Amino acid sequence: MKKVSESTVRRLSRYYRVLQVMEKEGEATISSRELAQREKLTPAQVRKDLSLFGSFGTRGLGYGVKELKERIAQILGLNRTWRVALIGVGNVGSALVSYKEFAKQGFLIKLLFDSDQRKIGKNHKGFLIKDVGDLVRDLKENQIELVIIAVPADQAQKVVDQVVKAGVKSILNFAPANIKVPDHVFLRTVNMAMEIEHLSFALVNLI
Amino acid sequence: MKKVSESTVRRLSRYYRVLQVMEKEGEATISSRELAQREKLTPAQVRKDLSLFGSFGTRGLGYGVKELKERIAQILGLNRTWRVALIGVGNVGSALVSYKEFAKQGFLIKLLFDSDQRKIGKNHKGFLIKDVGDLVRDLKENQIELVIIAVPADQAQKVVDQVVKAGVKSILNFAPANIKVPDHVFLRTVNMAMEIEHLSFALVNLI
DNA sequence: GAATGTGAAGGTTTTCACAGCA
DNA sequence: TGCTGTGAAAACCTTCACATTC
Repeated sequence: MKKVSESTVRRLSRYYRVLQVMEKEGEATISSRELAQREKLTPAQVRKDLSLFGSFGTRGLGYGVKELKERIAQILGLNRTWRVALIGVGNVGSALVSYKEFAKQGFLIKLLFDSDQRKIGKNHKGFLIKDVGDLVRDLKENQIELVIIAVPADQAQKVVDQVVKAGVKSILNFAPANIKVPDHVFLRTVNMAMEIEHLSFALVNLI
Repeated sequence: MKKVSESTVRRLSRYYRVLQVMEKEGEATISSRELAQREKLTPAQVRKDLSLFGSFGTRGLGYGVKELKERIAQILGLNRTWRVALIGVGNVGSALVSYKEFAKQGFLIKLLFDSDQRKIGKNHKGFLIKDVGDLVRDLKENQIELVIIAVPADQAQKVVDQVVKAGVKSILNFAPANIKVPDHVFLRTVNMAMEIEHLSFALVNLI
C-alpha cells in the first residue's frame, strides 16, 4: 500500500458519512463527481484517494454505494467494534460518555476511570467508575484497545504512561497538554482551545 | 503578508503554549532549535513560520520569550478578549461551558442558548439559558463575535443560518454535520468521531 | 457516452544550506 | 561562534488530462 496521508484519512471519514446517507436514501451508485460535490472537493481528489486502496469503481458508472461504504469501513476499521476506556470523568469526560457518534461507529466505551475518591465506585450513566490506580491491570484484563484521555493537563502524561504500560496502542487525548509516547503508540490530541484560536486568527487577519 | 497556511496557524498556537510555559519558567530567550525540539518540529520550520510575520529574532541569540509570545498573541488575536455565545446546552455544550482553556485565552462565554423549553430560563453554571428563538436579536444586542455550536446534527444548519443572519463571522461547530456558510464566514468543525476513526485506521493499517 | 484510474503537471509545504549579523 | 532569515531544493499533495473500460 502506498503512503496514505493524514488528509486522505480525514477525507475517507467524510466519504464514509456521505455514503451512509446515500445508502439510507436508497441510492445504488455514486460517481466521483457527485461525491466530490457533496464534500466540496474535486472529482480527481476523490478518485485519487480511493485508488490508493485498489480500484473498486466501474468505468462509465461510478462506485457501488454499499460496496464502497463497506470497503471504506474496512479501511478505517469501522467494520468491527473496538473496546474503549475513558479516563477522567470530569466535564469533558462525561460529555464523551454520552457522545452517541462513538458507539454508532463501533467505539464501545467499556470502562471509566477517575482519580477522585468521591467518584470512584459510583455509578455514572450506567458505568462503575474505577480507580485510576488500577489502570494497568484493568485495561489488560478487559482487553482495552483504545483509550480516551480527559484528565486535567497536569495529570495527563502520568496517566498516558500507565496506558502505554498496559499495552494500549492508540490514545485520543483531550487534555491540553504536550504528551510524549513511544513510536509504536498512536496519539491524537484534540485541543479545543487551539481550534477556537484558528477562528480568532481569521477574524484578526482575514477580514 | 504572505499566505499563511492552516498548518502554520496550528503551529503558532503550539509555539504560544510553549512560550507561556517558558515565560513562567523565567527563560528570557529561546532558539528555533529549542522551540522545535519541544514540539517535535525542525528548527527551519519554526523560523519559516515566524518569518512570515516579520523578523523578530536576534541572530546568534534566538528569540525573546516575552516578546515573541506577545507577537504571536497579536497574530492569533489572543491579546484581547472575545465575546462568545454557546448554542446547545447538552452534554458537549455543558462541558464546553466549564472548559477553562477558553477563558484562559480570552474567549469569554457571555450567552447560552437552547431550544428545550425545560432548560430555557434556568440557570446553568451561572448563566441564564436563553431561547434559541431569540438568537438573532440576542447575538446582536450582546455584540457576540464568535459562536460555538453544540446542538444535535439535524438542527445545526438551521441554527447556523440564524447565527450568520446575526452577522457573526466565526463559528466553531461541534455538531457532526456538514454545514454550509457564505464565503465571508469562517466555520471550523470539530468532529470527535472522525478523530477516533484516525486511530482505528492506524490500528488496522500501520501496526 | 460516461466515468474510472493514473501518469504527468502544477502547486504548496517542508527541509536544506548558507549568507549575514550579533 | 551561534543562530536567524531566506532563496533554492526536495518532498508532498492536488489537479489535469486522457487512455481505458463498461
